[in-house]
Amino acid sequence: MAKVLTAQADDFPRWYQDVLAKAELAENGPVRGTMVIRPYGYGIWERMQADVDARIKAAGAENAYFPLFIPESYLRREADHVEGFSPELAIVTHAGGKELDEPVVVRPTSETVIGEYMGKWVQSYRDLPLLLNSWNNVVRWEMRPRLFLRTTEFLWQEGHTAHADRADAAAYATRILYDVYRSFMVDVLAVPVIAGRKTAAERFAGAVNTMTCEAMMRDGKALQMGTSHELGQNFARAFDITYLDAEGETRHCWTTSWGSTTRMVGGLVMVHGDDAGIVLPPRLAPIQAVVVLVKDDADAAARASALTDELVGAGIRARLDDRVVTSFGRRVTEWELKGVPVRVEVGPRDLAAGEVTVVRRDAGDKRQVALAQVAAQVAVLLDQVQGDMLAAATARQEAATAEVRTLAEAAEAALVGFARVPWDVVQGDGERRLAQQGVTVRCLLTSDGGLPSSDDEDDLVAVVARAY
RNA sequence: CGGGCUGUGGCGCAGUUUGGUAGCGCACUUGACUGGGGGUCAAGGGGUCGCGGGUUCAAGUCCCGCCAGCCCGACCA
Repeated sequence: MAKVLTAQADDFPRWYQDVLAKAELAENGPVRGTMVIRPYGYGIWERMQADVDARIKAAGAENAYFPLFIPESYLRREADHVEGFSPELAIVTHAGGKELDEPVVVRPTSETVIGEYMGKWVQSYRDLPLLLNSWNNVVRWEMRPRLFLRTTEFLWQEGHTAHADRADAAAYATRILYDVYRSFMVDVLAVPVIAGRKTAAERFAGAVNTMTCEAMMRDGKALQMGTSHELGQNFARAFDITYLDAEGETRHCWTTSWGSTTRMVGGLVMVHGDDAGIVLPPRLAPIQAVVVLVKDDADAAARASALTDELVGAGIRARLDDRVVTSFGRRVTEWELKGVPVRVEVGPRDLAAGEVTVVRRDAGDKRQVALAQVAAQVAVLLDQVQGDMLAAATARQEAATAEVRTLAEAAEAALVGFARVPWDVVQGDGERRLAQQGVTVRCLLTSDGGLPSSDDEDDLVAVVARAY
């Protein structure tokens, strides 16, 4: 087989760049840090969007839309928030041919503008909880952009909710973390994630608690795939989000915010990809099975076309590739690069035996399947691939996770993967000392893997790693 | 903002040391033969060598200035 890509192990970031370009997912835009997503890449994001959106709606939130431009003064109302985001803001000072009286900020996130409107919309405890979501783009002028993982402008959903009390807000933020993000990542993306609590140093600007889903990439580095924040009453106070309770008392709401982004596309590629390109889990794949017509042959062409229809009829997202003007090898390589989970090869040789060749993208193994059984077998195979991909990614993550007792051991282990170390050992000075070696605390967990309700609980485990 | 490096067809690069008619691979176009893993052969199209100035008979190459981008660190969904 011809070498299409740089070997992963040699230079993972380079491999990643190559894969995105060759699979026609995305490339750099004209302004530093911006990204152009090609049609095929959009198919992946589009499916992510649809699935995540359905889960958000199942959690009761509704979609709304808020403006791209935010008055600069809004950001200043929450001190931690503005301090956290100032360095990366894009600010419009001129418009309509003149200098603006008040500069407007291109949203880096929408807590402030949504908070302003929540304040208007919430009057009574009967208005609560107010559960909103928005699909939009945001801009953060990052120092080192990387396609999908950190782009100047990115697409995401940001959810914003207001609740009557702390317990309800906390429960909802946790529900989103588990039932929307973790379940989507594990069940659909086949990406094992660690759902935990961020340390104070890693918290979202303005939050009282940030929770995260962390995944391990093929090179052992961590990627934050989604976050859910309890904002306490910080934004409620800054934007006057108050309500009258049943006793007629005015109270401040407790708000949350949570987001997941196009970064998930990059994470997916970095978790499952191999030297032949992207590997997509069947539940996500825009094309689950591609029927490849091997050569220009009238009988084979008719069979391949009929087979594609049959697969589609069986509920499989199937596509026919009958571009015989392009060589077989080239087309096969192309579908592998794009990560299509199952490939069905139809040629005269197969048909002479009443069979087709079915190939798995993840494992690469080929099998002959009788024509009459193709649709049923492919359906079974897709389920198997989904399960095997999660199992394989989980095994890789576990193999690259070390249980350690000291800071030095943690830093050492983080060179190749994750380290689980007692939080007692890190707490205080340790976090800063690890940071000097490029290692961060990704999240805190209780000893049984649950979510800590504070950083001060006993027996917490810190998961530390290098991160993207 | 610190430390390293690079700007040459669409992409990736060689050529610069020692000045002498701009090259290679990939991609693209056309044709033929092919066709079960990026096939072969042939013929083509495409570049003011990052920008500005200077030296010289002659500058991609030497000199001066400027600009842009990349990698490593701080930042980060």
